[in-house]
Amino acid sequence: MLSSAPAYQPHIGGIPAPEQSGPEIISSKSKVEKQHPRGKRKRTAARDKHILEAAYQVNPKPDKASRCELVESVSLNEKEVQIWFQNRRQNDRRKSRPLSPQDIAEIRSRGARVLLSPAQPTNGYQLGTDTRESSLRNTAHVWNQLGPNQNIAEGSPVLQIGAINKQNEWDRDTRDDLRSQTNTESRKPPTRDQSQSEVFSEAEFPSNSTRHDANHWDPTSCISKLTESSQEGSSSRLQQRSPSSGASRSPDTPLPPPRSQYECQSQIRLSLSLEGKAEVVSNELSPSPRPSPTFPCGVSPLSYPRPPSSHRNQATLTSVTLPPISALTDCLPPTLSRGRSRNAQAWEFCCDSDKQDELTIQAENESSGSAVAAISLLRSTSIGLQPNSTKRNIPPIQRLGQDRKVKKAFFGQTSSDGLVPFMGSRDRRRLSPSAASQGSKPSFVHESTDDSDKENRGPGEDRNPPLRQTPFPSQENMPENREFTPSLSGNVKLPRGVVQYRSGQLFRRRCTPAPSLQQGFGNQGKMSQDPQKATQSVLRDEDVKSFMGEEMSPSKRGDIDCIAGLLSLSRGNWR
DNA sequence: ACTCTAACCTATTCACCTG
DNA sequence: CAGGTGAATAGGTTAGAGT
Repeated sequence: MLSSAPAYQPHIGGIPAPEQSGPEIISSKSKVEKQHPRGKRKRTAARDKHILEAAYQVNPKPDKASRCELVESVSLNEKEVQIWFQNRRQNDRRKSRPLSPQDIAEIRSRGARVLLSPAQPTNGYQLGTDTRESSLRNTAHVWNQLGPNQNIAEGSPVLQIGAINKQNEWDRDTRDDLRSQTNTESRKPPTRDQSQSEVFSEAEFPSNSTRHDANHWDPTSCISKLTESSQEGSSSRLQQRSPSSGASRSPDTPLPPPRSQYECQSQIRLSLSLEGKAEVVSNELSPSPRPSPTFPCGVSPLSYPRPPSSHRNQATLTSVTLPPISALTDCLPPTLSRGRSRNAQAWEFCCDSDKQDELTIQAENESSGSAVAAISLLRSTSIGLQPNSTKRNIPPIQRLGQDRKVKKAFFGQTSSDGLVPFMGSRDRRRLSPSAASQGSKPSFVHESTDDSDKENRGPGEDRNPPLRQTPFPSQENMPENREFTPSLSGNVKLPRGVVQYRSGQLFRRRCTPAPSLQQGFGNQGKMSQDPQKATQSVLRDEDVKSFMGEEMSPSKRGDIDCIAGLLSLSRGNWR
């Protein structure tokens, strides 16, 4: 039963006519019947949408067979199904984009004011830990969704964002269905259990599938809602929900003043864990047998039971071998161990020399352009970052930076920082004409393999890493070199000689310009200025040079020239 | 090596819907 | 009526198959 409905045929919402009763539908129908030059556009029926959505969660890129199966069950033809998936993926990507600088600035300027309003001294949800729009949306929906008697994930502080998304989708999608139903059947959303039963596993549910009214989201209103909801008694609920949320503290007990404008000293806060889940987190000490490191910033160590490891992005995890997250976060202060704190103070501790571990040293090497790090990166990319053969159309070199973006990007400024200018259409629309005419710089995103890169940014590192202007000064204290993550190197398999050929520059491009290899270190970041480490790095580079040999094999020279050309192109040197 | 096709992407348009 | 959403289009790239 292949209902190959030709495009632009009368197909109002895909809902059969008999079901379309009710005044709203009639009026809507009359509106729809205005003739479009190319015909009428049909809306996908809610039922079909559900089916497609379910299929999308299972497989965002169905092959032909899968599409044909879907065609059997929905009132769309294969082409339409294909288009639907295409748009759906685009929608996902669009909504998973990180915040624009304007958004961030707005959050900081307006949101912080709301949070720190003296009228709400105890409601200091530390939204600053969430750097993604979606996370804020999700956390906002958490509170909007919670009824007065609903606890967060009964017995668990972890909320399944997927469940929330499903719930919201239900709310929106059923509007169409409900409109077509004149009966007064109670419009009750699925129960918590029902919605949770629909929760897809983290592996199946893309982290960026936050569809609900994304563009309606307003940071300030979100925050306002949060504070409102807490004012309406949710604080007691919160204490009830969070076992370690300081239930013993009297609500009247004054809280110590916040350490900074962006860090409220609240008992609890909302956060997005590194696993990508919204959590209610206590800022107070919780009894934990795990030894916690001491933090020079005076940040209270927070030990919190982590949910079972689940991956936000399979694509990344299947290709990149990283140490367990806990290995990276255990030594972090609580403001960093979960979520993506923008609190620069919290990051300062990472710069303390005595807190440097192997990872730090590795990061130093990478940031300083050390050949050791370069080789390490290349080895990791050639072994651990094998291209996913199931993904077509994304050759390794493109996955490195999605060069298509580069080509279409705004080249008013060459990416001397290794930043690839990228401005989506909506971003361009956001730019005021004056800003655009003044050559306002486009949004810069670091080239990334996929969205997961954005997830792995450090705090304060939103859509746009701090270039010259930093929204707040303390960010200048942050180690900018943390950009040098292996994931950024993509899946490029370079000839061995490239390491020598492009030593340093290959990776330094992502950093501030021109820290020469002779100096041994980048010119930024406290940890790079340690002369002892500089000496070590130079010595290592010498070792590498001797290991690699000074002579380049003639057979490799062509490859290297090719790579050099590609690198040059990737930096915007098109001539 | 070349062509063709399918699949995918990004950007864009525009009908429709909603507040 | 402005703005958001989503269906659809346009133009581009790539992989793979066929010649």
